[in-house]
Amino acid sequence: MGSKATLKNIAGILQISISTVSRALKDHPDIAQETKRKVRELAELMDYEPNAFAVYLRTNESKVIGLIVPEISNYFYHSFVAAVEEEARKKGYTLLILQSGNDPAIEEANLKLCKLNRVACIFVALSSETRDLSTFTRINASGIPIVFFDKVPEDNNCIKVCLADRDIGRLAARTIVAKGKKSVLAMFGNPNLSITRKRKQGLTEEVKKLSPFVEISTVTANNTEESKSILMEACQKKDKPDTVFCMSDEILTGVIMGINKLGLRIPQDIAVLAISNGFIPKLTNPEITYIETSGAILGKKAMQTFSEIIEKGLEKKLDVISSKLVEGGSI
Amino acid sequence: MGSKATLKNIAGILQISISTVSRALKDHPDIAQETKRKVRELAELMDYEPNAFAVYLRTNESKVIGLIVPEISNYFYHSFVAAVEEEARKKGYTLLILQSGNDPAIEEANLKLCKLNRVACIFVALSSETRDLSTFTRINASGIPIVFFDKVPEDNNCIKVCLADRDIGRLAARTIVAKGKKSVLAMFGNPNLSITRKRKQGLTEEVKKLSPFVEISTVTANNTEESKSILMEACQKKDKPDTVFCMSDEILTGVIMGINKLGLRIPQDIAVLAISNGFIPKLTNPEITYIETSGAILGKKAMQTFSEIIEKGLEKKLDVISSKLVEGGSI
DNA sequence: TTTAAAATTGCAAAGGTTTGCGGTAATGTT
DNA sequence: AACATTACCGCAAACCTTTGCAATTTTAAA
Repeated sequence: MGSKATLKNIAGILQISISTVSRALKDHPDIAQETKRKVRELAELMDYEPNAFAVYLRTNESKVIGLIVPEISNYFYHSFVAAVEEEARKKGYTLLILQSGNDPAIEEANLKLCKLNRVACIFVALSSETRDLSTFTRINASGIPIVFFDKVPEDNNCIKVCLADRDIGRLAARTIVAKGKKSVLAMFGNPNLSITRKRKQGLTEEVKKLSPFVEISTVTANNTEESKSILMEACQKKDKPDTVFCMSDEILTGVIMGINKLGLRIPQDIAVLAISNGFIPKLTNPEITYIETSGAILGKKAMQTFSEIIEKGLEKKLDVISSKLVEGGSI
Repeated sequence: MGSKATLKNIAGILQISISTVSRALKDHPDIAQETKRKVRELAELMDYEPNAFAVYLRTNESKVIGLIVPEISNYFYHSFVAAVEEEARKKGYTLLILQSGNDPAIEEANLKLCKLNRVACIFVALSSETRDLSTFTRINASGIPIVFFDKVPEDNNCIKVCLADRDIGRLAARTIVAKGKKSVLAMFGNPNLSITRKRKQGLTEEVKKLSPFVEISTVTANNTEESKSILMEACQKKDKPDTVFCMSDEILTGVIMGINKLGLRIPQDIAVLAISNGFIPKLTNPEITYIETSGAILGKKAMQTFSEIIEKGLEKKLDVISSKLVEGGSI
């Protein structure tokens, strides 16, 4: 039973040295064609696969990319993951997908796991509760590059790939004003995320700039449930808003539920505008008008950035992706 | 700069042997308290983490569980993954999440990756296109246990954790008959999956048994787009169905889109009944009535099975989870 | 027929950890 | 004082691969 498929065993059977076998399998020019042939044949026969751990140990780098997101079920992150996955596979990398569930403790544990696995790089969309970035800087200092995407830190001394969040906010503002809306309930996610601040700022400032008559009240909704109840409450008051703006799919989901519950019609009773990846908006009648944030494009960009890190060793960078409006009929 | 945090360096600084350091950190009884204290303190200071690859290489088993699904964005699989993830974390395992995208070639590459990473176990929901299971049996023979879930092979000589698919079909039938429906458009996914066959069989047989007056026509919809167009076509004929049954969230999504497009009302114009994990059904008005398939419960069961494999070394088993009806108002 | 160059191959160390076994020193027992 | 325990600790091999360098054989050149 000493016939596990290892270099040693192949060498033993062929009565040649381990190094020769190793080189033969790598098509090293030093090795004779005849020898290579024999080695390859036997390796094939024995179903040989190099022991990844031994390779990693020796070379001290694993062909793994860590990926930490709050939730993969989120359609946006899923399309990001799918894009990264495809590019990664092409380059021979594996993805270690980890979810933080917006819990900083789990996020930290996941980071540790990445370090433990000597990943070549970590892609991170921050948990909304994360305040302390010291673990990230420590990991980074230990030599593992980190690419932040979507939910990125404010600090500019790192590598970020993100959406043009302020522009997205402005585009939303222009849409609202152009449609002649007067009172907007604008729902945002966790306020300590920079994407929240930027989207909010872009929206409110642009509205103010464009028209003094549009009233806009911003609220924070931390999850789908909250969004639903906030919307329902707001729509049952006598000065109910004519438009609701949702900065994410999570919020949009709650809003749709609330609107359904109250039996309101879109857009007659209430108009809806969202920032979304486009899946949820297609489920209503009429479809929701949204500003598209493509996870797929962001993912490609992230992998491209990774390549640059490997090749040129860059240490800070800011990549920004622009977005466009997709009309649905909800506003 | 020779101060990487390794056993060797700790040993060097403390002037003791590597084995003593190793044992001290593992709280081995052979080591004196005083020594343990010193070692632990220095290890802490140096931020020591054992090199995972060295450990894996030595022990020849990684604390990783492979997980192959067609698509994680699918709400059902996502809740499965979330459940497994939680249990796995508790036991100190990491998840290697891989998507096949229903492509057998990618599925096979993913399997290989699992083998390469010497995973402790593989959880698999088969791609709908997979016919040839030989790679699975080969991997299994090489000592890696495989737990199939949800989309499982027909063969009973393996470990499976799945839903009571035939019963689910029957429950759907009873619901349809009880609501007095007469003509049903029943939409199913890929016919070469056992879950498709069983659900279909359960539904049609039970309907036949319960009532001779219910007409049921079954069709195959391979994706959301197809579902949408099939539904629209069917509903524009003159003998349009009074009820549509959807065997999955994917199909349900397309059906909702189609219904919206045609401006039909649920349930007056058409009643809807689905098999779902519960997310999509909550987005319509009224909510969709569905038979719940809990990914979370299935995930827990799968991890439990994994424990039994490790402890008792079982080699075949069939676990079945039952489901219940959740009333929404769509039928 | 030497000598030089080219073509092959092997040796051995390194990467970090685990672990069986043997060794030393301290303590306890008659 | 002689012996047996007990408490600690270290040696060295093993896990498998990669790779610089040395060693060997073959071929070419002079």
